[in-house]
Amino acid sequence: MPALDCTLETQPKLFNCITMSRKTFQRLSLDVRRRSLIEATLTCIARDGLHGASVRRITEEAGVTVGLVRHYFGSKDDMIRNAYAYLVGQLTAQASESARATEGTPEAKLASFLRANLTKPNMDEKTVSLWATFIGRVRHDPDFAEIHRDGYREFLNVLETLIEPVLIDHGCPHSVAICRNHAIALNGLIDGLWMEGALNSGLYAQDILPDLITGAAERLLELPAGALSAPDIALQSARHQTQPKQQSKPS
Amino acid sequence: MPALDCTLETQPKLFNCITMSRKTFQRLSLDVRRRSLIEATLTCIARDGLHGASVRRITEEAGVTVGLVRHYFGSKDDMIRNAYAYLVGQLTAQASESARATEGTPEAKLASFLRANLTKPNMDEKTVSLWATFIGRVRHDPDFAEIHRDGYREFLNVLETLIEPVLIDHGCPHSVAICRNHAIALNGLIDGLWMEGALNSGLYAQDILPDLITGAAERLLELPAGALSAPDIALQSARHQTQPKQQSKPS
DNA sequence: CTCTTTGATATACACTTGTTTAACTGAGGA
DNA sequence: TCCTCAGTTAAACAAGTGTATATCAAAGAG
Repeated sequence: MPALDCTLETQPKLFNCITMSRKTFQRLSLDVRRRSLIEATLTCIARDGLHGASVRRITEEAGVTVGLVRHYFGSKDDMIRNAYAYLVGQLTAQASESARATEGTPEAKLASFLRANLTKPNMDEKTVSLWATFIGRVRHDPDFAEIHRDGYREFLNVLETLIEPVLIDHGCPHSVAICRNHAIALNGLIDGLWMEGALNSGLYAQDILPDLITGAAERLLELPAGALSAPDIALQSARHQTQPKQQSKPS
Repeated sequence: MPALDCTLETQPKLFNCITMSRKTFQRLSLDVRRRSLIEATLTCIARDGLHGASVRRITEEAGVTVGLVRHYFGSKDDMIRNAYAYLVGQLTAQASESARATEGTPEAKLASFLRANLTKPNMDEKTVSLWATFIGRVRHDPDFAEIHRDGYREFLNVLETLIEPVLIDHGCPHSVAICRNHAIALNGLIDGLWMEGALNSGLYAQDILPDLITGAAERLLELPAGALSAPDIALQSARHQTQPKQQSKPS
């Protein structure tokens, strides 16, 4: 019986004014507040799932009261949409950055990009969990679909940009169509391994994945063995065109 | 204002007894009812998302009243868990079946399996949407995690079984470890393409995927070109061991 | 310093949720 | 035929949901 609560609720304001003080607060800029609410949203969805991430829990996580949701976003759904866009942006930015930050040959850049996607912090159970939760809404919400499409396109573009110079380096065909198909396949490989790897069902050790994907990418792109897994060594022979189409077998 | 509802609710039973008749119903067997509730659950989650699939909507979809949830399952969560297990079971069964049903060479079987995963009915937006929604809960619920792990293991096993004879046929190394790694990579490729393909962001036509994955799988397994995409032609040359390590380039 | 603005709070509201309980009824056995 | 039992309904329940509104106070402008 909620009798206790009811007696309080009969005179809530009076009680509050006399015995309690209103919560102190800071007036923050629009960007800061929006971001803190968005990050609290992601935290709650990752922790409690979509159904457990109520407005009250999210605002409590952000250290504010429920009214601010309406103030900074039109509604809870709008806030969640913004959180999804924020997550996708972070994901693609991190991946792109890991490739851009790597100095060296195109092979090294591509290898770095692939490995980055299958190691922390990119390959993270919480992130994958969040991502899957949102993917489940893409079908029902056009805004979600657009966010997904933009993120996917960006990812494909980055991959194409990384793949093409590698193909050129090894004297492989590198038409736009070929690069695109390679990007689609490689993206599928990344996505699948990223997801199953992060969920970590315990069927294999997660740390085999970086080597596994560089090896798989070599074969997918028909590069000589070691072109990505040991770029320094393999590149020299490739550059000299001694055995540009050499193929090896796993031992 | 819910005034109308309130006036009715002051004497609901009396009103019901005098003017309305109780809903007619059938007494069905345990299996039939459970299955119908499970399928209604999947339908509702696919249609309304996880947050929109309430007990009332699900039971209405199944044509029964809310009380039956407690009768056939302990709770709504328990019903959803059963629905997830049902979905995973269907998915793996369909995939295995498509491989088993194909008569012919190991290459044809593998190719059929790969293509089946990237065409209807396996590659379906509704199914992928459901799958992603559930994956988002794997992290929070040990039962979900177990269901996921079992499904994943089953899928890997099927893949290994399909891959090994193909490798043998082409004189490739086929140790257990090699088959396993190939299965992991190929599973990642399937998962990623299946998901992004079904979500169909419109960046490419979905019908390029079956050919794309057979080509990619040939290169991943280092088979001669056409071994999977045109198994009848390629197999003969492979069987005669004329060019077991031949490598081709995309035109 | 005072005034004004508006970010922020606290509360109210209407509604939905998952679960529980009591009443009813269809179908098979004696 | 009647009786019993379990499958099923219908109603009630407490808790929680997202949103709206009235109030308050922090910080900058004059």
